[in-house]
Amino acid sequence: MAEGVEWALHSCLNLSWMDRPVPAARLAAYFGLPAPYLNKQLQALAKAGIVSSTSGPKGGFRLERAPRKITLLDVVVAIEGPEPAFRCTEILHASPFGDPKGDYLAGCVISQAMTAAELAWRRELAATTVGDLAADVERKYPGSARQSQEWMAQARS
Amino acid sequence: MAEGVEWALHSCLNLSWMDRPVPAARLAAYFGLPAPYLNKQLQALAKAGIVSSTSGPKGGFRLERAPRKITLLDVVVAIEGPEPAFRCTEILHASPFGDPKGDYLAGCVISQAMTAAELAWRRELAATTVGDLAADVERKYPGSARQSQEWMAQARS
DNA sequence: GCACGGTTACTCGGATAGCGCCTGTCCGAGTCCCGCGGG
DNA sequence: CCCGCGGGACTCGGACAGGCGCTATCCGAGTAACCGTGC
Repeated sequence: MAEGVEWALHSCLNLSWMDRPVPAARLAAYFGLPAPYLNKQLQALAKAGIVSSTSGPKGGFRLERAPRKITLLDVVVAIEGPEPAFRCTEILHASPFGDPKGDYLAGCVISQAMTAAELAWRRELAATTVGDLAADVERKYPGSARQSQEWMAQARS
Repeated sequence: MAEGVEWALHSCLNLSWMDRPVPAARLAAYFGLPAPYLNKQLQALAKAGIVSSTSGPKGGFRLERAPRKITLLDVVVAIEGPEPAFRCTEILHASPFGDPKGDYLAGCVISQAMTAAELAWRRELAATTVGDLAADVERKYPGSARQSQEWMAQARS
């Protein structure tokens, strides 16, 4: 899976306890990541309607929806694309008894089984929201959210 | 996901109703795939102990275990490798409040959530066996198994 | 004191190289079958 | 007729290029804040 997914998730989590826009460069500095590339990932999130961008001074990225309304699946799909990881190429079309017109996405038992597994994965991701993660962090590491918030808010060193 | 996974699964399914070795070239001809590359995938299955290989005339590949003892997860792991798709790079080590010695694979809530989702996926794959797929095929398309078996057994055209 | 316009600096946004993995291909080592010759 | 042996062909197995997507980078367009000026 693309590594950018991890960056996007961490970015969303940190944005969830910020009430004003944060520049991509600030987030990148926090994680020690290359700023231009993180910017690229955030653009993908913006296109998906997960974050909104503001140009100019005091600008940056900000969550578009409430953290509880952003599922992990939303973020993954925004970065990785909507297509499933396992894509049935319907190779049975070329088999001796294969019907070139046959619908092997629905009929092929292998396609069905792999799709079912991937559906379980997506269901799990859709059941967790960025808000849930934020609550977990606050419960496990009390005060760390405020600490990060203040670091994000302070002027660049 | 690698396309070779689909080929490996179809190969295992067809091998499940064969009682003698089938050459890689024969399987490749059945699906209209490049033979040398399918051979490469079958080698990976052989290293994983899913199929056994026999050299020389009348040789080929044969299932090493009973179809009911081969899960879809076994095949996927044999081709894709054992590492999970989402790998936590522990970028929190570089954060201002990050502990370089901290164990962020176990502590990071993002890593936990993604691992949980992937576990659901693997559980689903581990619950289905090649034998189950063969039974489904025989129930949905009666006689097709015997048809393929005879095609595999007949001499090359 | 207030409003306004120009300047400035800061931000996003898209277009551009580099690299690694999967796809696709090839030829050599090993092995089993088959036919022949001898006993 | 039976046994042993050599040739041959077939199979796997690993080593070798090509293409695509992710990673990483850069610079330009746009915009909001700021400051100075004029009223």
